[in-house]
Amino acid sequence: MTSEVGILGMLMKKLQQEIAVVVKEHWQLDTREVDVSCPRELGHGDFTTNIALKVAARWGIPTSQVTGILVGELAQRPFIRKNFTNVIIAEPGFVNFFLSPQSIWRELSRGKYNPYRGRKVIVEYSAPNIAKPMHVGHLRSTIIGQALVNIYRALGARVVALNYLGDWGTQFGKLLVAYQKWGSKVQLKHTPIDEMLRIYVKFHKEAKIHPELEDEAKAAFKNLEQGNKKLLQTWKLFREYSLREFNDLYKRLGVKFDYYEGESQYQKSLRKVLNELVAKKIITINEDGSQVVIFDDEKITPMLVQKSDGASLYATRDLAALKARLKKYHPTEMLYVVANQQALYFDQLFTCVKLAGFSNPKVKLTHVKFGLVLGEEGKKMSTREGEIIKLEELLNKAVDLAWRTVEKKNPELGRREKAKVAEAVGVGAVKYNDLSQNRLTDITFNWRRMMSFEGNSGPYLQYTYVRLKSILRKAGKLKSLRFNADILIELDVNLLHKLIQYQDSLLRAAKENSPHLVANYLYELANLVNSYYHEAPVLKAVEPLRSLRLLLVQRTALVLKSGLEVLGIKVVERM
RNA sequence: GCUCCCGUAGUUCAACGGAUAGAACACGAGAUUCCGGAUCUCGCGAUAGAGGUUCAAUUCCUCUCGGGAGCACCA
Repeated sequence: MTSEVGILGMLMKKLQQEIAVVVKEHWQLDTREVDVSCPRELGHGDFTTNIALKVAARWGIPTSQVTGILVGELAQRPFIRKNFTNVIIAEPGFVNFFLSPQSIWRELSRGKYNPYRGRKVIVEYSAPNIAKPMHVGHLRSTIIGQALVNIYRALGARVVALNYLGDWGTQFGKLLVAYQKWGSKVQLKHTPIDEMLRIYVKFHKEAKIHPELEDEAKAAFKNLEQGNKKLLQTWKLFREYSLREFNDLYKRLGVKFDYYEGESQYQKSLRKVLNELVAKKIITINEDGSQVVIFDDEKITPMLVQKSDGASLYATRDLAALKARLKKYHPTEMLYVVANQQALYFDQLFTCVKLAGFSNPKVKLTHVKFGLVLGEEGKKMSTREGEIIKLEELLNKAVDLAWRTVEKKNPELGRREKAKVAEAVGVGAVKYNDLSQNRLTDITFNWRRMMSFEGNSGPYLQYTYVRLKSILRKAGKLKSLRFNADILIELDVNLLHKLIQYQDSLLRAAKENSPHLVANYLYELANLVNSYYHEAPVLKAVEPLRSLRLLLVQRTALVLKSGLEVLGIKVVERM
């Protein structure tokens, strides 16, 4: 049985958003940063209760009678009403109370909003291995990372978008050996990544028969680390050519980095970092010469930082990279957008950084982890088995399907425009499919859903935008409009409300590093506006309703556009 | 064995501790004399199990069961 206090508390929670606006108006505070929370026990001195009492006073209701406040649509539901002994029913006027015409206007026409001003965030994402093709698994880090970069920027933070290339490690020993034996320079130039994959696969096949190849590879990598000129030259070719290939993909995906880094570039500082760890007495040197960091917390297993043969490891290079970045960029926080599987590793890394005192404890280090992309059967896709779906292939397929759809739905568009639309729609569908889902759960790859242009999909949002723009085109120039409470009552409260929540959705997405919150928000907004203009004629409405609805359409289009851009999905004017 | 992540309609996903757990796909029924039907409207259908905390639990805690990942010379 819910007590009266319980119901009041519950309602107050729901009223938070409205309260936030009131607080802002009256006390000039930015409540987006203030958590107006539901109190455990609601007493008279309580903040939210006071607001409720103020509302009652404003409506001329004795405070002793305040038990519950029902808002908007809620008030229509009889089962809720009968739960209260005394009820204040707030019809649309309620919204007017909290959202005065001025405040709505201000919200709708607000310019820059910078709650994250002063923050500097480094986001490391994508981080492909230069010798392997990008596949659907890389899509998540790349797309989520870029969306986070955009979200933080939209909130006013300064962001350093970093791509940390996997361009170093034992595998390059294998590649160098394989290239020497079976590689083709022409092919490498032409299709660098395919060629590297080919010789890499061949290496593994041959190594099963001739295990001595593994030792050769180890030696080659060690030589590379020690600066062998010839090997270094070949390695540079690998890197240069594949980077060129990756950049084409990034361009298509709307992904842009401020800096490219590579594991290779920290070679020189490794020794210094290790020495520092030794000096801080957090390193244990084993008999075989390998070095590990052991942690007090038993849940975190020891982290190896140097191999017995003296060669470096991923962890060593990452430590050096982290240290260098702190010095170079002076960030307030760092985000690593890397798969779930490396959760333990990042625990180790961050704990080690703390122990060594590399970073100011105020600098927040976060591993933004995400689930796997599983194959259609729900099993992990393996590179070795050749089950991977190449990103390029996926995008081409989606764009191709989009092209056929455009041709069917809108044949009168020009050839060039069709191609442009198809690219935006196809890539948009693929990106949205990923971005609309919680990043933590594993997602099952499914061609059909990936290619779906209906329902909760990227193209649905793009289509909604196109329709709104179409209305606006036909409407001609917008008239300026004087707001007053009488007009606002005519508006759809749900839509209006949703419209105002755009920046909150960005803020929440940033707080939780979850772009899908923005995607969900946009979907809900599109849903509302689609229903809205189906039942409320815009162009045929009489003034001032027509102008008012047009304004709503225009603002919705604007929010959709900027929201989609934040997610990295392009909008088109026709489709 | 230990650690971490995840269990929600037939399927794929939502739900800042709050109201009748929302969508999409699939399935069934409907809407174009009206701003583009890639749309809209209606129906069908779910919180793995057992305890605990709370006025209130899909959400927090404990245990069980199920799926995935990780646990020193890979990245």
